[in-house]
Amino acid sequence: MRIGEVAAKAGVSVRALRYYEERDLLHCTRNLGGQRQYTADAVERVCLIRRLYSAGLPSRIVREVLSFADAGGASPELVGLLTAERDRLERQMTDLRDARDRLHACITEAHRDGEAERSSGDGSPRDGRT
Amino acid sequence: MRIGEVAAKAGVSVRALRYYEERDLLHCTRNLGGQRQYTADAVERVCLIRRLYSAGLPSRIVREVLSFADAGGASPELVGLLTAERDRLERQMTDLRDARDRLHACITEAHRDGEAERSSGDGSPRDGRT
DNA sequence: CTTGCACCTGACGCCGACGTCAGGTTTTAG
DNA sequence: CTAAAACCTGACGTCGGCGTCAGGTGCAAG
Repeated sequence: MRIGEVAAKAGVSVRALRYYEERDLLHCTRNLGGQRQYTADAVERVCLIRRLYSAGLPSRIVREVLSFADAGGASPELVGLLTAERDRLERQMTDLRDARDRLHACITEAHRDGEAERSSGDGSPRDGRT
Repeated sequence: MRIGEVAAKAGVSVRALRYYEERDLLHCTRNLGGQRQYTADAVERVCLIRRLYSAGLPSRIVREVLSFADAGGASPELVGLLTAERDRLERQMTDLRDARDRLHACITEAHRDGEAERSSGDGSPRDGRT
């Protein structure tokens, strides 16, 4: 296939594919006219690349993951890499939940205070666990 | 407090604090010499900012979150915002888990193939839920 | 008073993941 | 055969979150 088709099938831009090649994440052959030729696997590979990026992995990790995968490399390092990244994401989620909870608390508190203005009285701020 | 102290207490760089101010996330007064003066709350606020950033929120979201919080605004929009972002992170984690599982499968497969060369035969790949 | 650190503003640098424009070639449809 | 589409290679632009350098000021101590 040519680049446009791959792009369409994988749902990414042509530019992105060239970029992946530049970054050494995706390879191809060339025809006589110098145009890129991809095998069907390319689509899947691009999808994997996208998933990795989308998971927030930096490109060097993506490259490592792919090269390990290419080598068929049964490497504990790879597992370590992925695990570390997953842990990072889990921390992110924790932070986000935390922030949300704080804000949620803020909100409900403000809301209740607004109510309190007309009925008076108050309790200590109650935590709003979601 | 002056900027250096806030930076130290919050564990961020002075530059970052000035940047947050530039982005309208953090405010302060000035003394006669033109130096920034922060209240103790600033430290906490900076920590919140950091958590939000660390959760991967783009700065406009951070700004919105903070402004809602400042307004004491009990806004469903805010909850929506946070929820959306949390969902995004959850998708990221799903992607990452997915990628990891794929790679894990690759690895165990390659590993098993390696083993198979000498002993042959094996069970189906077992999933490594973490 | 002088030293010296903390602080100030302004501005350029950087990395990542492409978008986009320019200017030329190849392939394809009619 | 020709026009249009798809492709090619540079190369510069962008945005976010600061780092860092330059050149000048404020503040406390000896």
